[in-house]
Amino acid sequence: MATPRKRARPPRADAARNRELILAAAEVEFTKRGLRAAVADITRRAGVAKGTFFRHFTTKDDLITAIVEPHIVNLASIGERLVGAADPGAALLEFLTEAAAQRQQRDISYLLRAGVAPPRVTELRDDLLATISRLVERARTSGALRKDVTATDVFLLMCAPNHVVESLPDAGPDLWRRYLAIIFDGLRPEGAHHLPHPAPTMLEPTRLRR
Amino acid sequence: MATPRKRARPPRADAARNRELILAAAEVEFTKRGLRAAVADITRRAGVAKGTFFRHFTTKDDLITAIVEPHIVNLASIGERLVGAADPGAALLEFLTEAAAQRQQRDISYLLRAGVAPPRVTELRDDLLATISRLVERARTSGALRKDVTATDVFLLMCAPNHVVESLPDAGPDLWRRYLAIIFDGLRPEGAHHLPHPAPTMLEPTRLRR
Amino acid sequence: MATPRKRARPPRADAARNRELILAAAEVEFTKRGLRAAVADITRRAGVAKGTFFRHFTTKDDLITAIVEPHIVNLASIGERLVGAADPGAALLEFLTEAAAQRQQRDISYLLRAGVAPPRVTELRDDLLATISRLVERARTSGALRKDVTATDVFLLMCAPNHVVESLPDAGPDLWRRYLAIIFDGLRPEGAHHLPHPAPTMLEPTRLRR
Amino acid sequence: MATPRKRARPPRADAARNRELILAAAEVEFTKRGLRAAVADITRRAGVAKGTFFRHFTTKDDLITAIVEPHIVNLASIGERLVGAADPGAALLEFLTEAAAQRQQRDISYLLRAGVAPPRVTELRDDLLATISRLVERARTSGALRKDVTATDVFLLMCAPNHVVESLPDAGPDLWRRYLAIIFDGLRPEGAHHLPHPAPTMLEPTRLRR
DNA sequence: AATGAATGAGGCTTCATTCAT
DNA sequence: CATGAATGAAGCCTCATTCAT
Repeated sequence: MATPRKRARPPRADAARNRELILAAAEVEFTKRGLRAAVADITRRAGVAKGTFFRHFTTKDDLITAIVEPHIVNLASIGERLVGAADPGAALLEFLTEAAAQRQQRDISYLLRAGVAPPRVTELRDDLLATISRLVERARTSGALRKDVTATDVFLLMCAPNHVVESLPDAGPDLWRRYLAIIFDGLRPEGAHHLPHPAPTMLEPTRLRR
Repeated sequence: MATPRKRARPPRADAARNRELILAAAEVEFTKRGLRAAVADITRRAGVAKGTFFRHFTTKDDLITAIVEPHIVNLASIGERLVGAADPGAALLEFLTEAAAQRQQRDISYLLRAGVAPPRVTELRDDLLATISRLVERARTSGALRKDVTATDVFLLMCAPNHVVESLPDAGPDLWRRYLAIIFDGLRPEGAHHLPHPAPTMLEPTRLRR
Repeated sequence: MATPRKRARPPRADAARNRELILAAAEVEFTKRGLRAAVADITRRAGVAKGTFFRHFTTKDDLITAIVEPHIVNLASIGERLVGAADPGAALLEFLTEAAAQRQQRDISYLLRAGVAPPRVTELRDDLLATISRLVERARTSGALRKDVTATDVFLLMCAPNHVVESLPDAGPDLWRRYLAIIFDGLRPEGAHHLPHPAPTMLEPTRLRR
Repeated sequence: MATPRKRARPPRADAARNRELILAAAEVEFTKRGLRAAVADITRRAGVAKGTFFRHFTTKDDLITAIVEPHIVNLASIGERLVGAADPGAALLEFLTEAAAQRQQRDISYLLRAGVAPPRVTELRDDLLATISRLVERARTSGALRKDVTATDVFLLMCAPNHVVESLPDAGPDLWRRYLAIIFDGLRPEGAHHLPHPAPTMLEPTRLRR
């Protein structure tokens, strides 16, 4: 690593800058056209050449991962902080609100594609799941969450509010809050009815076992 | 030559058969790759030539409509029947269960794409929405549904259980029932909290005005 | 359905009728879309199946030949009659007028494609050329036609008025008469200037030599 | 502009070269098959990939425009120069000679398709028509042109010599001169007969009103 | 003999990715 | 390293022609 003495120049500076330009442009394009936005459009918006794009990202999927990563990390750290909150039920709701607010801009659904995700994303997903697990545990214990839902349930439901709203092209930017509220009411103990199917387990990473 | 007496004569039996082969293949491919599955893959799976596809469907969108239409019609008629059921709350739940069970096989989300759908689909959507409206009305009146949700809410939430589950490639075929139960609990009056955003209105067709 | 006795019926009758239906439909479609009108459109208009089309015509080119043939024959016979007319100059003009009037409806240019035409068309072309040759001969002798133009010249110029007009999508149906008049004036002896290139000879059929 | 020192580096030398290869190949193919020559054939002849074609031309129509444009522009400027010539009649003939000489290589008939042409071509056509208008005006005034023909007439007759010759696959490269001479004789005042149809007006652009 | 379904070779265009400059 | 031209595999769709019924 390090390339210690190339010369006096800071050769990394504008390389790093290009990377940021591409990421920013990509978010705009992905928001406009979805994940099928063309690489050419992204580079045009970023003001770099296509070759530069592939120097930084190898693959379009790579870019997507790179975009998603900081948001996952950020979300995990928010979750981490909320684990210590005074009101565990409010903490879980706030976490889900943050998650949905973020996804409203970036399509994180990619992250959930359990089987096909690249390793880095799987790793991030596991981390996030671990955090959710602790939030859920506390909420359940405190009586704010029905007893029969698991961290995986919450993880899977996390993006549902956004998806519901995506069907509507002219939806206001905050409509997802309405559906998050409804779904969250469904997670509360009050008025909970029996669940007809056991919780899925296939996302549990080994590390969670411990 | 002479066709040594094959049998009675299938006048267009094989045309109808090809149509079914294509529809079946399309459902498989759409399930695997989403609506962006290639026509060529569909025809290959169906064992017909590409030209045959376009003899039957004019357009790829046409195929999607053809796949979706009978399900919507069926769903609407199920809803229509349930409007007369003794228990309005149970009727609504059953309706949503049917809807999700169907969508588990065909990607009906296409139907919800409000603005861009072909006219026939818009028409079907409006019919369905009208039916849901009546189910919701009765459920609300009977006290089985919270007061602050509308037919459009229910319509939009209709496919959420499936979508939640889609993220999981190895999900059991009935896992969606779990999330429908949770979401439906969120629609009940018990434990309902205030909704932070007004219901969307952009789907209301004139005909609903009655 | 009837068909009581399979016998004495005239089986050729509706076959011939179908042929005419196809020819009529083809002329309409060719007039509307040019020679690239689709066979499917022609058969639809004719009210016959595509298979029937190919029973009658083998090939789309075949149809075109079949359409062109009677017009050429007709034109040749008109020319033949005009050979005996009192005023050879007027006769030639009338011939060209007939030719253009016909071509206004059918694209006879196909006929002129010297090298690639099917044998039947070549034969027809030769006949027509022979007739034109006699018309030209008389007109030249009578002083109504400049000395330096040949039958081949007249043959080649024959469709020019139509072509000129084809560029104009909204041209009136008789505009070609204007350009025929101009071109014919160019063929008159009055004010004729020297021609910078010898007349082409490649169309002369052996039979003309005699 | 600038580029003062040509020097080393061919910055896009080969891109420009490919563009020329494609244009040259297109002219060959268009000459052979007409405007319906396939893009694939053009690229194969040019020795480039299909993608390269669309990098340079966006659309097949674009290519056609690109082929036609310089010739139209060139023709217009030749016409413009000839407006100042001493002998207006000779000037008009020379203009038509240039036009036909050019069209012998590129299929300019595309240009004439009045209604359907892309805007750029319509614009070019209008310019050209304006120039022709002035040539015609002067020729008419000087007595070299019959009184009853308009600029639109000349414009429409412009390509007739080529078309006449196109029917003959083995025509010598200069045969068109023969038919231009004949047609031009038809445009002279000597021996002019009455024209049976008024001149078309649909091409007159507003700008000609001047 | 008629029917119309099936065929499959193309046609135009897009786009992720590679590579010469 | 950046650049942007080149690549070529798909993608959707059309249409003359063949073939089973």
